Amino acid sequence: MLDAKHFREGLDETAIQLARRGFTLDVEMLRSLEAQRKDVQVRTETLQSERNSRSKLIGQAKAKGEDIAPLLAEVGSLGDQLEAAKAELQEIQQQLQAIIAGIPNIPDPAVPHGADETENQEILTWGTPRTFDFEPLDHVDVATGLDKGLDFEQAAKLTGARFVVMNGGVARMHRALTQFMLDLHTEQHGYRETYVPYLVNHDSLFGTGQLPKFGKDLFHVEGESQDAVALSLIPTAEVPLTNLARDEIFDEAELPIKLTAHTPCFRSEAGSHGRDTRGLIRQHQFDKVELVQLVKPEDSMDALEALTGHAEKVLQLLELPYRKVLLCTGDMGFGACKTYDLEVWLPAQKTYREISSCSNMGDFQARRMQARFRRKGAKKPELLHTLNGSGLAVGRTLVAILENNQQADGSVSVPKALRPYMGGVEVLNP
RNA sequence: GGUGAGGUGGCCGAGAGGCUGAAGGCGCUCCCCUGCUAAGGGAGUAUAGGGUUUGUAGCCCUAUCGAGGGUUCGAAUCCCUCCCUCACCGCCA
Repeated sequence: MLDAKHFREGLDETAIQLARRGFTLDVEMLRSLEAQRKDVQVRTETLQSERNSRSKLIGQAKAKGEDIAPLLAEVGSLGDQLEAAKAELQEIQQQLQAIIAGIPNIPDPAVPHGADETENQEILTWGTPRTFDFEPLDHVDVATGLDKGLDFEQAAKLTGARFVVMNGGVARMHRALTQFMLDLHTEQHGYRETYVPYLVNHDSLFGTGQLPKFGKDLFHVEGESQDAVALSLIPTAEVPLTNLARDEIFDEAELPIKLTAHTPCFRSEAGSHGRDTRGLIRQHQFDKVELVQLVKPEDSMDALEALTGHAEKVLQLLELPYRKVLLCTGDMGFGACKTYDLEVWLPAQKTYREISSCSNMGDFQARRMQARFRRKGAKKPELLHTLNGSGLAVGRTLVAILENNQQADGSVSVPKALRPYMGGVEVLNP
C-alpha cells in the first residue's frame, strides 16, 4: 500500500510512476473521492465534536440535579445528522480503500522499463551449461527411471492434477535439499530458523498483499461456521514470516531481523491452465525454503543484494548453472519495488527457469501491516522495509539436479554439498 | 468436545453508563539534590487519522480499553456474535 500522501499531493507524478509498470491510475476518480473524503470527514468530525461536548453538558447537569429535558431537546436531530455523515464517510472511505489497496508498489528508479519478461535485464550468468554426449531426458523421465522417484499417476489418484508422490532416493534428495538449505542460511548467512503455520487468516494475507486482489490464486479452507475466521493455505512462507512483524514496533537495535523457514506452499495456479503441465515445475503444492528480512529503510537495497546472494550461494554450492535477472517494471510482483529472479539451467528445456525470486518490498507491506521500528531517541515509530526471497524452491531445485546431473546409464550424481545430507550417497542408481 | 475465569497503555493492575485517553504501581527519559554507590524530590512518557501550517514544529479535532454489531443524548462499563488466553475434565500426535 502506498503512502496516502501519494494521493493527496503529487497525484499526477504517482500516476506517471505507476504507468511505468503498466498500471493505469484513475487520477480523476481519486481526486474527486479525495475531495469528498476531506469534506465529509471534516463535517463528520465537527458533528461528533458537537455531540461529545453536549453529552458532557448533559452529564454535568444531571450530576447537579438540574433538569435535562431542554438539553436533550437541543441535541435533537444531531444524532441523525451524525449517523448520516458517518455512513457517507464510511462509504467514501471504503471506495478509497478498495482502490488504494489494489494499487501496486512504485518501482525503484533503478528498475528498467519494460512491458513483460522479455524486457528483463540479465545481470550475470554463473556456471556453464553442461554439454551432453547423449540426449538428456527431462526430470520426469530421469526420476521415473529411478524406481519411480516421481509418481504423478498415484498423486492424481490421491488428489488430482499438479500433485506428486515421491519415492525412495528422489524423496530423500528432496528432504536433503531442505536440510541443506536451512543449515546454510542459519549457519552461514545469519538467519534464524523459524517454524510457522501453514494456514493464515485474511489479515495476514492482506498484510503481504495477496488480498484483496489475488484471492483466486489461493486455496481457502472452509471454516466451521460462517462467522469463524476464514483461513487460507499459504502460497509462500513470506506470508507468515513477514506478518510476524504485523502490528509490532521494534527497537532499532533489534534490526535487521533475518528469518528462514521451510514450508510447503499451496497455489491454485488459476490462470495458468495448460502451462507446464508435465512434471514438477508447476504444482499446487511445493516446498520452499524462504528468506525474509526486516530492515531499516536505508538498508533495504543493500539487503536485497545480500539476500539474493544468499539464494545464489545455494545454486553455487549445488553447482547448478544459473543466471540472475533484474525484472523490468512490467514483470514485477504487486508489492515489489525491485526484484531479482534467479533462473536455473534446465538442459531438457534448453532454457533457464525461475527457481528464486528475491524482492525488496520497501515499506509497501509494512504500511499494510503497521510493521514499525523506533530509532533510538526518536519519538515516532517508522515503517520498516520488508524483503523476501526463495532460497530456494525445493521442487525446482530437485528438477535441476535430476536434469543437470543425469548420466548416460540413467543414474544421477548427488552434488558434493548434498552428500552429507544423503548419508554419503554419491549416486542415485536406477 | 465440556465446564469455568479472563482479555484495559511498554509491563502489572484499578475502573462496572457521564468528571476516564483512562487511578495507582513498575519500567523508561529529562531535571534537581547527592564524595562514589544507594536512597530521595520534581516533570514527562500510547497509537492512528484529519484540519491548520512553508514545516517531520506548534495548536485544534476525531477515533482507539481483544474484534465487529446493537442500546443510549452519552459505552472501557449494558446486550449480541465472533476471536484469543488461562485452568480443570475428556480426547489426541
